[in-house]
Order: sequence, then structure tokens, then C-alpha cells
Amino acid sequence: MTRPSPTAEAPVEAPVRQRRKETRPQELLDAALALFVEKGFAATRAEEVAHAAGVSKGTLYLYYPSKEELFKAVVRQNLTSLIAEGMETLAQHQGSSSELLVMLMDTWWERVGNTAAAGIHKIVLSEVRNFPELADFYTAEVIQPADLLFSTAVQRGIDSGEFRPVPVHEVAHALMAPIIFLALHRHSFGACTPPCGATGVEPKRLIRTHLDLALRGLQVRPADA
Amino acid sequence: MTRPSPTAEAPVEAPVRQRRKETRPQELLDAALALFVEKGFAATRAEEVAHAAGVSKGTLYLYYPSKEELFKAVVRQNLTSLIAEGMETLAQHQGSSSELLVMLMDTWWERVGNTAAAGIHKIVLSEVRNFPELADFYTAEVIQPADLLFSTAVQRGIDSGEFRPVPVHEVAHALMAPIIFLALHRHSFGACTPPCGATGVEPKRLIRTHLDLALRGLQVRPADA
Amino acid sequence: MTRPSPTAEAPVEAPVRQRRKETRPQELLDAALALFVEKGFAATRAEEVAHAAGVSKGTLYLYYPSKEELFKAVVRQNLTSLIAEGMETLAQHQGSSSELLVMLMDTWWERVGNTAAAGIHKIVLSEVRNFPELADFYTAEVIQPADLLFSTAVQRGIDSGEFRPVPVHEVAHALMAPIIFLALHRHSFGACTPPCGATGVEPKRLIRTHLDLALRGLQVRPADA
Amino acid sequence: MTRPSPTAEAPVEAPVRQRRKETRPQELLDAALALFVEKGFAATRAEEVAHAAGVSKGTLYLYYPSKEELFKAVVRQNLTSLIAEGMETLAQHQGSSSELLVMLMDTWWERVGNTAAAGIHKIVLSEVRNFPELADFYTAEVIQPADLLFSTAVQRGIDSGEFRPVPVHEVAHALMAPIIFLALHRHSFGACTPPCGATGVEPKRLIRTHLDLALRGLQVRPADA
DNA sequence: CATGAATGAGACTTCATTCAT
DNA sequence: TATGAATGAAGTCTCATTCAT
Repeated sequence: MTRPSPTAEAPVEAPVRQRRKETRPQELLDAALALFVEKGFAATRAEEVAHAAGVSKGTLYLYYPSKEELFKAVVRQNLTSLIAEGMETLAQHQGSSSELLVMLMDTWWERVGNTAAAGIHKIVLSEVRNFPELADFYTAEVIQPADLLFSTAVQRGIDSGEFRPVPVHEVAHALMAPIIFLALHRHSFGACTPPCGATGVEPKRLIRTHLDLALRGLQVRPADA
Repeated sequence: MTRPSPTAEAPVEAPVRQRRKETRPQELLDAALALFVEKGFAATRAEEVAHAAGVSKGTLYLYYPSKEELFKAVVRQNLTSLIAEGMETLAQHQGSSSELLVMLMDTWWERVGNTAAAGIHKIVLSEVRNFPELADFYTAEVIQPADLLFSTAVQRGIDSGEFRPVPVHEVAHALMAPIIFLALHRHSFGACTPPCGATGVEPKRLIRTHLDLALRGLQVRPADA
Repeated sequence: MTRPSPTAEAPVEAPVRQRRKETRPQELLDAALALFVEKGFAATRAEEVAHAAGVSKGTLYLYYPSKEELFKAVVRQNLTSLIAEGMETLAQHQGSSSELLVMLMDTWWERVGNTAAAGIHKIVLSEVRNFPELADFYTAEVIQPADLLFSTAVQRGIDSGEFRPVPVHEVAHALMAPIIFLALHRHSFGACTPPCGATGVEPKRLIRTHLDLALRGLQVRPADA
Repeated sequence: MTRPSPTAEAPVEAPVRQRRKETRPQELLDAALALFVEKGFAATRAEEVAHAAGVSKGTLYLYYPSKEELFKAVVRQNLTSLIAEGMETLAQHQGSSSELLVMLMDTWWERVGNTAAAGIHKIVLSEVRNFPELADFYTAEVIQPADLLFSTAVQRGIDSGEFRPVPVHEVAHALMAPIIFLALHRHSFGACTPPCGATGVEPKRLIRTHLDLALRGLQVRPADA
């Protein structure tokens, strides 16, 4: 079997020569993402990334001129996909605003919070001070779109009379924070033995409870009329 | 400002040997906290910490046997006081549970979110994978007490009939997360020029809005009866 | 000698990167042996060893994970051959025990006393206290085999009626000591200008005299009969 | 008990103030000798010496300007006493040369081999290369006198017809070596658990056996006449 | 005299990066 | 292109020595 089947991916252990060079950058970025998230930027050695991607140290430098550039590439590549998905979800929705928020939160958790992508947020949070140029980039590409996504959804509910009038940005923050916060923890404390770093909070129930609370707080009550 | 004020002390430039065994640990911890929060653990050089504290490299090692131990000491020293204060506030409260939560949130922001102490959470979040023993320590000393503090307050409201029956841990998480999350951001993105990393969210208003939303969501409505 | 011979290679000055994975360990061990013997373990800097071997500091650590391990490797590498040779000599001998002892002593001096290998004994003697695990190793690999070698030879002479009955271990010690002792001195005092550290003792004559004395002391005299 | 009795010496543990400054140098030298012998020059920290002598680090430097000077002082001070004793023994002897040698060897072992003084030989052997100025000193003060002591004794026996004519310096070396060698080993390997570094050689028996062998070798036999 | 806090040069070791093969 | 041996700057930590008290 000299030619690996196109669907088989086993980057770490495959000593298969003849790997196609087109997939190299992606394999390196994947390996780097996992390691940067797990150990942080400084504690991840360039050689580890190369090894995890199944190539030698030298090869890494054939694709990325430095560890810093690799880091930035990891962030960039993982951000573009995030953004696209979020905006798409927003644009396609048709139902009530409460339903929209429920769906956004669920999607957010499935696509971001519960995947390696959430790790991106952790490393950016940890390293922006050392990579100032990432700040503008991340703000424009992630923070503001996410804020736009949720605040637009809230505004939509206010406009339709479904929600009370509230400061939309603050509410957007309050809506997203618990989910992202939970994701952050799962990528740091979450690695240790069960009880540690945890308070018995279970993701699914957290989302339900959080939304139940927030939607009740948002919805217009009879008494408000 | 070409003329330094006579009262301003500049520990960095003092070339004189000063014997201050009592105050040195605190000075070193303060310097370390600031630098660790700003640059991360790995990117902060031991000599920088010493210099910022106005002592030489060797002196740092007179008080802390390694950079790791210094880090742990920073975490410990900044946390013990936090926990104590929170529990005290809880114990002493007499009024309604809604008032209690408002007060806890305000205090939390003033004593934690808005101070360097919030930076602690950022570095722990970033470094806990590299310091496994820190995980247990931090969980026991910070995360669980904080969870206890807020979930007890919520339970108090439920017991008195002020709040609906809700899963207290999840609600506690949802209550704390936006505040801590905001603090995390101010210690990372917050360092750059105003609009960056921000979405126009203003701390005080966030807290008001967040609490308004959450308390409405918690309180028993006539319709629930 | 102002003109360097064209065949002499000067590894120290070669600024070119040379890939020589196979020969590097040996080159490093040789350099380390010479320097450890000359200056002691602690006074020899890792960089000196690397430089003497014609490589950079980092390369040394590519082959040996620490200065301690390098030291142990030097000891091991220089001992294995020693032991093997000694035992072989013993096994192959056919003549009288007196002749055997003469031959062992001569070989010992040529292969050990008069070579860098004797320096090993000096550094081990100086450093065992700092490397406890080295003690067992050296005892098992060098001291006991050497004792076995000589005490077996003496016992052989006693069994054949050539030597008087004597405590073999003590005699073995007394036979080896003057030679090793001389070797030790040549690696310490011997480095300075001729008269210093010396008492006019000339190695060859010492061995002759020492053996003459010892063999007369060992051999059965008519009067003993 | 504010004034320690003059005869009580407990340098290490006595926190007694008012220690007389006359004895300080001696206490420091004693502590340094023990530590240098045990751990070597480089591995012995100045503070350890000071602590073992019951004083602070600064005080050590009041008496000796540097660790190197302390080392040299240790060697010098311990050598002078050695020499004096040896020469005295020689001068006072009256009996046969065989008896003289037996006595010299016994004395040598008791006063040198079996005491910390033997450690001096070990450290000098280990460090001369780093302290070249010690070489001449040690040669003149120890090696040559010791050689003179034993070779004179042997020559005395030859002159009286008691011993065969032999090269006296080589014989002197052969006589001393086993004893000194044993002493060296006891200060290095001797520190570890019993069987290690040893070959079952027992000092007293070694000396007896060694002398028995050597004297038989030296003495004129009937057959030689 | 004595102390011990403070200093800073220097050693070991790591690892991002280079480059001959 | 790919490799991995080699490099050397940089960081952590030690400890001989100094000096204010």
C-alpha cells in the first residue's frame, strides 16, 4: 500500500513517504493548534509541532518562517471559519427571536465551545499582550462579529416587541460570557481529574438554565405593559 | 516631565544596597503579579521581576527558590484575602437575596474584576496545564469557594420564596461569568487602544444590565403562582 | 615548530558545520577525558569540552543530556576495555606465576598507568563522593575485577608451591598500589616542571624494583622448608 | 552559663557568643579540611564551611580573603604538622632497620593514614592542577621529606648489612604506596556502604602482610651471601 | 568584630533557527 | 523538498564576595 487512501488521515503516526505537500500546512496548523491550546505558546516546542504533524523540524520552517508566524497562522486560519459560520446562522434564521437565541447558543456551543476552536480563544487571551498585532485582528474578526451577531438578535427581539428595551451590547456580553467561560475552563482545568476545576456544572444544563433565566429576563411581562 | 518629583521613589534606579528583609517578599510578589499578568509566566524573565522590585537577580532567589515557586506564591498571596472577604460578606448579610446578589456583584467587581487580582485568573487559566498541582490548589481555594458563595446566595433566595427554584450551580456560574469574563478581557485586549477588543461594553452598565436581567429571570412572577 | 604539519587537523578552528553523528560521541568523550583529568570535573566547563571536540556547546547536549552523564560516559567507556584486557591476559597465561605477575604488571603500566586511563582513577577518586551511584559501578567494574585478577594470580602461585601462603587480597593490594599510585602522581604533580612532585622515581625501574622485592618476599626460600 | 569553659569545644552547634577570636582560624581550617576532603574544593560552599565552624559567612572572609586562600591555608597548616612528626620519628629511632620500618609504617598509619590528615593528600592530588603554586610547596614539604624518611631508613639497613643493596627511592615508594593508597580509598569509596569500593582488605592486616613481604624481600638471605 | 542581606558574574541547559546533505 | 545535525543566543539558577548595619 504505497498510496494512502485519500480519506485516511493519521498525521501523527503515518511514516508514509509521498505525502502530498498541499496538505502539509493544514496538518502543521492542526498540530500547532492542539499543542498551543494544551501547553501555551512558549511551552510548545517547534519540534513537537513538527513531530505531531509527522514531519521533521526543518520542514516546519519550510512552510512557516518562525514560530511566531506559525502561531499567527493558527489563529488566523481558525478564526475565518468561526466567523463565517456565525454570520451564516444569523442570516438564515426565520422564527421568533427567543428561538433564534436558543439556536445561536446551541450552535455556538457545538461549533465553538465544545471544539478545539474554543482553544483559540484561550491562546489569544493568553498571548495577545505578546502579539499586539493580533489584538486588532481578533477584535475585528471575532469579538465584534460575535457581538454583532448576538446584539442584532436581541435588537431584533426588541424591535418586534418580544423583548424589553435593554442595552443590547451588555446583554450580548451577558449571553455569550457563560458559554465561552465554560469553554475556557474546559481547556485549562478541564484536563485534570473530574472534580478539579469544576463545580458540578454540566454544559447542556448550564445552557438551558442560562437561557431560561435570560429569556425570562428579556421577555416583556404582562406587568410591564 | 523632566524633573522627577522629590517624593517619588524610584526603586529601579537606587544603586544602594538596602536591607529590607521584611518588605522584600511583598515587593517581589507585587512586581511578579504585574509582570506575569502583563506578559504571561514564560515571557517574564526572573531578572525583570527582580529589577521591577528594585533588587538584583540573586535577591529574588533569596526569597523564592525558583520562578515556579514565585508564581505559586503570587497566586496564593492574592487569593487568600479574596476568599475570606467574600465569605464574610455572605455571612453578614441581612436584607433580601436580590440585594445580596447586587452587593456581591459590586464587591466582586471592585475587589476582583477591577484590580490586578483578576489578572491572576488569567495567568492561572493560561498556565494551569503546565502546573498540574496548581489546579487542585486553585480549585479548592478559589473556584469552589466562589461557587459556594454565589450558589448559597441563590439558594437563600429560593428558600425564602424570593426566587424561582433553579439549578443553583448553573445560575451561580451564569452570574459570575460575565463579570470575570470582562475582567479577563480587560487584562488582555484591554491593554490596547480603546476601541480594540471592546464592543462598547462599559463595566458598570454591564453589571447593572446583567443583574437586572438575571434578577428578573430569577424572581417569582405573579403568573408563576 | 612554527609551521603546522599539513596532516595535522585542527578541529578547534574549523568554522564549518560538519555532520559526523557517528564519530562525535567518541570525540566528545576524548575531549572530556583529557579535560576532566587535567582540571577536575567541576572546574571543567561544558563549553570547554565542546570546544576541544571542535563542536559548539549545544552539540554536546545533543549527545549527552548533562555534564554528569558525560562524566559517567567517560568513566564507562574507558573502563570496559580495561577490564576485558586484564582478564584475558590472566586466562591465557601458561608459565610460572612469577612470570605472570611480571607480565601483568608490565601490561598494567602500559595500558593503564602510562595512559590517560589512569587519569580516570584520579577523577573517580576525587568525585565519587559527589556521584554516589558511581561508587557501586566503579567497584563492580574496576576495583573488584582488578583485585580478582591479581589475587587469582597470587593464589595460583601458592597452589603450585611457588609462593608462600599469604593473604592474597592484601598482597594483591600491595602489588598494585605502587603502580597506580605512581600513575596518580603523574596526572597531578607530574604536570609541573620535572623535579616537582617527583623523587627521582623512574617508572620502569620502580616496577622492576617493586617486583623484585615482592617476588622475593613471596617465593618459598629453602629456609622456609 | 554565659562564659563557656575554655576546654569545651563544640564549634558547630554552640551559638555561644563571646567566642575567642584566637581559635577562629583553627576552627575554620578544621571545618574546611573536613568539607574539602569529603566533597572536594569546588563542591564545598564557603557558607557551609562558615556554618560548620559556627560562624557566619561574612566572618569567614574576615579571616581568609577568598575560598582559594582558605584552601591553601588548609593544606599548609595540615602539612606542617605532618612533616614535623615524621622527621621526629626517624631521628629518635635506635634499633634495627627492620624494626624502624615497622614502627614508621605503624606510626604513618596511625598519624596519617587513619586520620583526616590523609584527606589532605586526596585534595592536593585532586586540585594541584588548579593550584599550581601548591605543587612546589607540597613536593618540598611532604613528598620529598617522606621519601627522605623512608629512603634514609632503607639506606640505613643497607649500610648495616641488614638489607640487600636496592634502589632506595623506588623501594621507599613501594613501601609507602599501599598505605597511602588505602588511605585515599577510605576517603573516597570508604564513605559508601561496606562492600562497595572494598575488596575485603583490612588495614592492620594489610600493613602486616605488606611489611612481611617487603622485609623478606629486603633482607639478605643466606643464599645471597 | 560579626552578621547576613544583597550582589552579579558565570555556569548549565534549552530550543528556535540554520544549513549541508 | 525534506532532513536532522549543528549552532548560539538567551534564560534559569548558584554562589563567591561585598558591605550596611
